[in-house]
Parts: sequence; C-alpha cells; structure tokens
Amino acid sequence: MGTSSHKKILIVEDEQDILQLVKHYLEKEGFRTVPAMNGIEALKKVKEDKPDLVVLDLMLPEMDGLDVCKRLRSVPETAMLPILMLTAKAEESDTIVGLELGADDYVTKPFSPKALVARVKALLRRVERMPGGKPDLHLYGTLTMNLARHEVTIGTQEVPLTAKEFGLLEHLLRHRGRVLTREVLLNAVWGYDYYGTTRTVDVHIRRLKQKLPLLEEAVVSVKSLGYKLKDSDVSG
Amino acid sequence: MGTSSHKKILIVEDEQDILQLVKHYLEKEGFRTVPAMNGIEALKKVKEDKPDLVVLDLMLPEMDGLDVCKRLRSVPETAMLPILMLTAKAEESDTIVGLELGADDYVTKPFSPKALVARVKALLRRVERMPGGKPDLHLYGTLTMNLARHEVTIGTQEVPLTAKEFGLLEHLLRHRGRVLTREVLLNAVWGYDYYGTTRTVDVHIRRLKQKLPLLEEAVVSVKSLGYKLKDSDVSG
DNA sequence: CCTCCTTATTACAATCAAGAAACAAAGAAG
DNA sequence: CTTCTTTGTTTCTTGATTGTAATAAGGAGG
Repeated sequence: MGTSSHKKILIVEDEQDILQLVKHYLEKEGFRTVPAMNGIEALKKVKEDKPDLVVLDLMLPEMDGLDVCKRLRSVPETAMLPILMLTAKAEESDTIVGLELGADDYVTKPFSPKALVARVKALLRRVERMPGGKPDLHLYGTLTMNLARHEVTIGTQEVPLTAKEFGLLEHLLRHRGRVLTREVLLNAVWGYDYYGTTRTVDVHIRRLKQKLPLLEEAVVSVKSLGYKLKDSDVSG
Repeated sequence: MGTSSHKKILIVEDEQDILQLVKHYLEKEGFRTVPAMNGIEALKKVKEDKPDLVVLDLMLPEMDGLDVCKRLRSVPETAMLPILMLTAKAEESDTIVGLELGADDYVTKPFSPKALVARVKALLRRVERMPGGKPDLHLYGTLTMNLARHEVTIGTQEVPLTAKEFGLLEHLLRHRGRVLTREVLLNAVWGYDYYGTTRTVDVHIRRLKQKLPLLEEAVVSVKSLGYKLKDSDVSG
C-alpha cells in the first residue's frame, strides 16, 4: 500500500537487537524511522522530527515508557500522537491501554514482526479516520489552521469556527486543488452514515466564506460537481 | 450516475437477513450483485463472475473470510481485487489481521446501509484511479485535461467547460482514434437512462469546438457513424 | 443537376444548480 | 429551565447549462 510511504515512526527502544528488528520491518513496509535509545532522547526527537507514530518500549533506562507517554499526552501538540507500547510481560498489558496512561495499543514481547507492522498500520488508519487526529498545520496565504489547537488565524487574528466549519475547511485545505463532491465532503466531515441533503454543504461553504473573506475567491463551486479550494501561490 | 451501473459486487455472507440487506442497498445504488453463502462458493463465483469488488463476511461456515482473503490474494488474477470485510465485533486483532491479509477496508456490524454503500464506492474510486484504470491526466497536443481538478488548459490558459462538455471531451480523449457513435457517447456521458434526441451530441460537439478551436480540426464526424478524435502525433 | 439523407449552426425555451436569506430544530452553556 | 449557538432544511431568485427545433449546408447516388 502506498499510503504508508510517507509516514515517519519514532522507535524508542534501548535494546539494539529489538530496535534493529523493528526498524527493519517497518522500513521494509515503506515507513521512515527515527531511533531513540531512552526517554529523554525520545521526547527530543518527537519535537524535532514530528513523527506520525511512536513505538515505545515500556522498560527504558532513566525514564520509563509510561513517563514518556504521560509527558507526550500533557502537551497539546502531541496529545493525539499515536503511541504503540511494547511490553515485556502479558500481565502488564491490561493496565497499559486501560489506564489513563494514554497508549493507543500495545504488543507484548516476544512479538512477531508481522503483528507489529499490522498494529502500526491499524493505528495509523484509525487515527487517520478520526477528525482532528493530526498534529499538523495548514497554511494557505495568510490563513493558518492549527489542528492541534483547533485554531484558525488570518495573519495574527484568530477566527472562531464551529466544529463543522472547521472540519470542512480542513478537508478543503488538505485536498486543495482537487474538486471535492458534496458526497465526498459529507462522508469526510459529517460521517459515512449521515442522512441529509447535499445542500447542507453549500450552506456551510457560505458560512465559511462569511467568516473568512479570503475564501470568497479561493473556494469555487464546480457546477454539478462540488467545490474546490484553489491552489494558493503564497501557500505552503 | 452511470458509473456504478456496470460494477458487479460479490457478497459473501451466510446470514440471509444480512445478505438481503446488503444486496438490496447495493442494487438500489445501481450495482449488480452476486451472492455467495460460503467461502467455497465465493471463490468459485469470483472466477466465474469476475466481480469488481467483494464484500466479505469475516465469519463464514467451512472457510472463514480470512482464508478467502488469503486465497484471493495469492492468485495474480485476483490479487488486486478490492475486498471490503464485514466484521461482527469491533475487536481490534481481527480487523488488523484482516487488513494485514489484504482486505482493503472493513465495516463493523451493525453497520448502516449508507455507510456500507459509501465505503464500497470509496473503495471502487480508490482502485479506479490506481492501476490500468483511468489516468488522472489526459494530454492532447497543447491541451491538458486534469480530472482531479476538473480543469482543461490549452498551454497554460485554462478553458472553463461545463459538466457535459467536460464529460464528452473526457470520453473522446480516452478513446481517441476510435469512432464513437452518438449512442455510445450518450450512454457514457449522459447516462444509460437518458431519453433524448441523438442530435444533442452534435450540439455539444459544436460547443466544445467553439471553446477549444484546437478541436475544430481534431474532432471529425464520420458520416452515419458518429465522431472521432484524431490521434495527435504530439500527444502522450 | 437534382434528391435524399446526414450533419452544422443558430436561436430559443426549459431546466437546473448554486447563492442568499430566513426559519426551525437540535445542542450547549449558564 | 432559559438562552444562545450551532446546524440543517426550505424557499426564493438569478444566471448558467442544456435540450430541442428550425434552418442552412454538405455530399453521395442517381
């Protein structure tokens, strides 16, 4: 699957053997990996490399996996970052996901490489589906959308958006340049089982334009198809 | 839309209620369906009926969904066949393994009919734009048609086209060099259930030529047959 | 050169899609 | 419980899109 090829994964593991094993199998699947040998390094690399997912050993020198987890969760920017925990014993596993520690999934050692890769993919998939799951930033001219903070600003001025408006704009930004049908937008923002008229999209587009005059020009309707956010030459 | 009307979907499900439900909603959307009650039958029907997509229940008598998946994936002819898995529980491991074994997506029961249909469509769309399916870009001399953006440009100059004009041109480009009868064009662009005079095509050809003088020469009428877009020596 | 059949061109009317605004319903906040 | 916000639907309107019909033009066979 080509989808995984641009995902970056931070592997936090002090045992070289396991680190190399995990690295090898993830890279074979097209992921990029970043290694970290301990908790301190892990936190540093999360900041620097902005990985899409963290594979985190529970047993680490200096600062254990749970601590790393807690720290990551306490900062808005990384609160949503998917974490896959590696645990040595099966007994501990219940407490990991169940408790408020914040790991999203776990694998117990010894694990099969295949199982690990499957979990990683599943986690990424799950997160991908969730709205607001990406600690990302969209730039479009003077507009900035911060997903982690759930904020949109024009220049320095924050513009409050409602949930639907935000979701809609996010989808437009993420797929800028492409024509998005009302049906696609409804599925993406409203959910796969939303029953309602497609005109709902029109109304929300209009509301977006009212709040963000920038979009008046930038969002164009493609008759009988849907809407498109024009590429901005200024954007990033 | 005429696009889905020729797609065939194999539904593999042992529970009659669910089978009928799925069948009903897919057919309401214009898909043709083929039922199979178990894994053996499923594999047989895949061979015989060559469906475009398989909706596959994970829990089946005799041979479960994962086995069917594996078998389909192991044969080159069906390795790329899109598979949508139906799972009873939202249990993580099942879905992970399912995806790892090559299901392309899954829906957990109970599911809403709309969600299922949406997933099926999304899957077909995703697959359609990958392998030998339709290209994202048509080039013809200085003309470029970008399907995702729904844009046609001559050199660098964009030429706005209406929905019908766009569809018509797309069909001509895709089948360049062939003579296309008016009836074929009506079916492809207007849909199979269009009632109208075949002269309509002529008018739209005319409008295309007006907007794109390049086509004045390139699109020729073949008397008592239809129209043809001449091969362009410059094209790709 | 005529005649019949097919296509080109134009003009016009019917239809349709999207913007706007107002309203109603559903939710959240207090 | 009340009030304000968010969300979805409906109606009206306007302008673009689309289909058809009328007329001109072409072309092959006699």
